[in-house]
Amino acid sequence: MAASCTGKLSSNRERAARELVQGQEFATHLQFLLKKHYPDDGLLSADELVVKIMRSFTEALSLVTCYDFVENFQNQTTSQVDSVCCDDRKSEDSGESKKRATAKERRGCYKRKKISLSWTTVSATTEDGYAWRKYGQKQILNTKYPRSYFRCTHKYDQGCKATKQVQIMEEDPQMYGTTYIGHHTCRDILKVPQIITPPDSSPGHESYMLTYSNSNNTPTQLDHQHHPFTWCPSTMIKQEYKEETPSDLTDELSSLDSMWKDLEAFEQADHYRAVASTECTETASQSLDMDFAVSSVEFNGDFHFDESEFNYLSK
DNA sequence: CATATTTGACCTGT
DNA sequence: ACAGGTCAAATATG
Repeated sequence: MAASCTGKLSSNRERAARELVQGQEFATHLQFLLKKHYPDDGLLSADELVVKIMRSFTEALSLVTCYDFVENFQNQTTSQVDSVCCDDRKSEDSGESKKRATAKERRGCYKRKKISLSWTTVSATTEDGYAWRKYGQKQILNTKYPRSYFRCTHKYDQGCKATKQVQIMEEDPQMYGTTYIGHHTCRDILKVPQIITPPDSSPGHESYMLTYSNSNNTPTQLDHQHHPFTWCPSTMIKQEYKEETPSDLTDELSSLDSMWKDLEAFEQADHYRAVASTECTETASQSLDMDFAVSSVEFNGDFHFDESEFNYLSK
C-alpha cells in the first residue's frame, strides 16, 4: 500500500494520542477544581464523572496506540506470539523441597512483557476507572519514589493483559506518573454511575440519567455485596461494548465529548433526576425514578444505598 | 472466608 | 553483574 498514506495515518494518530493525553490532564485539572468547590463529600457525582472521563481517555489512548501497534508490528516478522505458557497457575506441589521447589518449577515459565504499546500520563490521582491489582513495587535507581506495578484485575478470569506502572513525580509529589502498557481486552466492571442525557428529554428541564451497571448480566458475589441490586448495562455501556471487540475510536471519542457536555451542565444544574432501571433478564425488570436536589443527595461516596431505601423509592 | 497488598526472592535483557 | 519486571508466600483487610 501507499507508505505515505499509512505514514500520515500514524502521524495523525500520534497527534490524536497527544491530544488525548492533554485532555486527560485537563480532566485532572478539572478534578482539582471540583474538589476545591465541593470539598469532602460535597458533590460526589461530578468527581466520579471525572473518573469516568479518565477511563474514557485511557480507553481511547489504548485504542490509538493499539492501532499503531498493529500497523507497526503486523507486517513485521513477529516472533512467537505470547503463547500460553504455564497457564495453570495453581500448579500441583512437587515432592521436592518445600519453598524453592516451586521456584524451580517456575523455571522457564517466567514471562517478561514483550515490547508493546505504552503511553504515559501525569495525573493527580491514580484512579482511572479500571480495576487494577498491585503485584509489585520496586525502588528504581536514582529515583526518590518507588515504582508500583499493577495488572488488570481480570487478568486471569478474562485474560486481560493490561498493566500499568505508577510512580510519584519527583518534581511534584502530588502528581502521579502512570505508564500504561497494553490495552484492556476485558469488559471491566464499571463502578461509577454514568450520567447521560436521555434522548427524549424535554428541553428546558434539567434531567440526567444516573445508571449503575456491571458489565455482565450475571452478578457475582462481590457485586451483590457492593450493590444490592443487579443493574443492567446502561445505554452508554451498550454503545461502548456491544461489539465483541471494543469497536471504534470515534465511538469512544464521541462519548467523551458528550460526557464533557454533561459535566458542564451537571455542574450548573441545581436539581437532578435519577433514573435507574434493571432489566437484567428478559423476565425481570425494575425501575427507579426520583427527583432530588443537590443538597439532599443521600448517596455516600460509594453511591450505595440499602434495599429498604430502594424499595421505598421505587414505589 | 475470599480477595487484595506487601515484600523479598527470582528471572531476564542489557 | 546489574537493573528492572514479575512471582508468590506471608500478611492485611473486610
